[in-house]
Amino acid sequence: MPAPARGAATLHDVAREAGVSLATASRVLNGSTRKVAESYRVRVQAAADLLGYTPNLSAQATARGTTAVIALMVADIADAATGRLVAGVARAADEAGLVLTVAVTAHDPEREIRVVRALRGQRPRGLIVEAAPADGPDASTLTAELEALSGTGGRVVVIGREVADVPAVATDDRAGASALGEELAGLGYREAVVIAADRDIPAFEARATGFREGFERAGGRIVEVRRTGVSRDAGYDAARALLEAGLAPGTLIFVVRDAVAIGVMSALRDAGRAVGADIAVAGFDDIPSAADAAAPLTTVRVPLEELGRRAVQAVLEPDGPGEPALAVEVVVRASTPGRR
Amino acid sequence: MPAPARGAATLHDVAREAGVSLATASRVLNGSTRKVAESYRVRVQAAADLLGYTPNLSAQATARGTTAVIALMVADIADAATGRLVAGVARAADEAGLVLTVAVTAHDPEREIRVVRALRGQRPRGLIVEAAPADGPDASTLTAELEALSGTGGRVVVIGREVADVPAVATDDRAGASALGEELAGLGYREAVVIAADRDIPAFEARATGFREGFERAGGRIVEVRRTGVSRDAGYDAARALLEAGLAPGTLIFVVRDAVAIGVMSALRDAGRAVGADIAVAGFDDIPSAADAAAPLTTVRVPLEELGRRAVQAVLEPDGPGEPALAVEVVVRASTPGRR
DNA sequence: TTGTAAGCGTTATCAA
DNA sequence: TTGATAACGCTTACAA
Repeated sequence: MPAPARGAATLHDVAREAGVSLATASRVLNGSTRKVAESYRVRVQAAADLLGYTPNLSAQATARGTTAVIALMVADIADAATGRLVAGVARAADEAGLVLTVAVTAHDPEREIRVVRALRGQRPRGLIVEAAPADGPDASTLTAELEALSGTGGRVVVIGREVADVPAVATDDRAGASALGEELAGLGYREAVVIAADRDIPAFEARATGFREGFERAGGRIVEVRRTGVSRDAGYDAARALLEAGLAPGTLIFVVRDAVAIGVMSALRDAGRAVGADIAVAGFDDIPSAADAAAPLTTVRVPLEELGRRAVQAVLEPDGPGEPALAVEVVVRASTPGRR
Repeated sequence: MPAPARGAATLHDVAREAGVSLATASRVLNGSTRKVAESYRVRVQAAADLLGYTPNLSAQATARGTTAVIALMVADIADAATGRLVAGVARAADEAGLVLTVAVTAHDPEREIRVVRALRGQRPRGLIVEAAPADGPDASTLTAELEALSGTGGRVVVIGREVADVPAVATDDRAGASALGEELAGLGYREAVVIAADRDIPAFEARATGFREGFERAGGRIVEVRRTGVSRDAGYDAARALLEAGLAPGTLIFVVRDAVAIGVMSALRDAGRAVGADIAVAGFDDIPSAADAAAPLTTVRVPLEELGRRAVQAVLEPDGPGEPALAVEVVVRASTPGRR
């Protein structure tokens, strides 16, 4: 039956209740190096329990000059791939005893800037940025804003690419896409359409490039590259357009994101085309719904949770080993049956 | 080119730079009621811009005695339904100028308690709780912890049910499920299996109950109620078990969550059964992947973003209108074709 | 209208 | 080991 107190017990209250000084109370409840007599120790602890004391993090932060906050900025938190990433970040943050604050930008460059500025007010220990197009008119403003955050002592870590000399944590998308291309060519596919992103996002570019390399190396040919948005609906629309232009049976469609690939498959299904038997589709990410889609989707599994975990690690130990890009793994499913 | 400063410019720096007092600087940059001479105003603003000043939120919080933080506790942030909810909360929080902190509990009662306690340290303006089983040995401890948080001035809002006399914001799941049951009976289904949750989560219970009411009222019959976990895999396994026990063609399976329903459909597909034509499946939530699953899933659309938005509203204006439960909407798709 | 100064809840330095 | 007390960065009476 804790907290009979009104309006949050303060350290002062605890000290008075225990009959010790503020300093002593602080030492037993929060201070690191223990050097308080056992008798005092228990008295203070008892008082704290009785009053339901919880340190005021804001006050601790202003006094200590450092917070226990880690911030994360994402484009769309309802996105499945993002969800997996956030889960990894959240878990690692929790394990490190940090509070996680999340901000979403909705792919809006102006919001990105606004958000970083707002987050800066928190003086976070670090900021993990997921949504960062490589270029565009606002890119330099964003970079400046990120530097300002660094200036307050927060480590900025960008997922998937280097911003200026901001450290990055990444997956080996190019190698994974290449392996996928090779494997699918080995399965008998000869012609492929690539659906890439209409934004300059390095990870997506690496996937398109890697796929081309692997597929061509193994004897395949890219017949078209189409650029679309990164949503499920964008994929649906792109597939409709492809269908209208005529899509030969046996064609393979490689999509740089599962979310988009799933839209593609649904469009094919709605048009009466059999995904797999007729048109093959492959994606990238291995989001949870990939295996349950119109056809179980062949894709490349990205260890997003681990990526998130590494990002917080990079924030916490900036001079860490500087791990290499995380390996990804090709997962062949029914959406790309063998054609031999 | 902002922030030439080292280690974060402070209000003090700005005041000195502008040649005014701390108080004046505070007034123009943060204070509410404007009463600073225009000339000073511009000088201070200029100094702030020059130095790249951003108020230290922690310091503001300790001085003001109130924070600009809203906290959210969820069971699984990678879950699709949760993602939609979080998106709504995030947007509303942003609009209200609040920072959002997120904590995940992984359905672990002990973690729930730990998390609330940790969050309490932040003295958030409010806490939105998504993951709250109605009962269990730890329920009262959780309640006590939530009350402790209230004691520090934070408003606790629970999604989907009332905890003690904590206000709740909810959707009308029972009515929605009932409408779904009726509609499906109207489509010609006569026998249904219900896959419910193995936890005592009010929303899921309401869905099971509502469905039974509607389905039976319209002449249907529930032949079995099976309880499982709330994940996709739990659904997959449940369907396997159902198949082993024998599943008559024409049977309808109602699942209280889309995520689980999608697992069910995949299990049916993997077993060579045609979802829709052979076995019908219906879910609840309308998560993004529902329309793209093994068969487009009939479900009940829950306005989760709006729910999240309302939750922050409830935090901000505790004596608000006390809105009624949000309406939900039946969405019939191919997984439950008419059987006339 | 502006500035001085007393807090806000903690931490940390420095005597005792 | 313990306890005053000066910070921490900011807000806000209260004076000037």
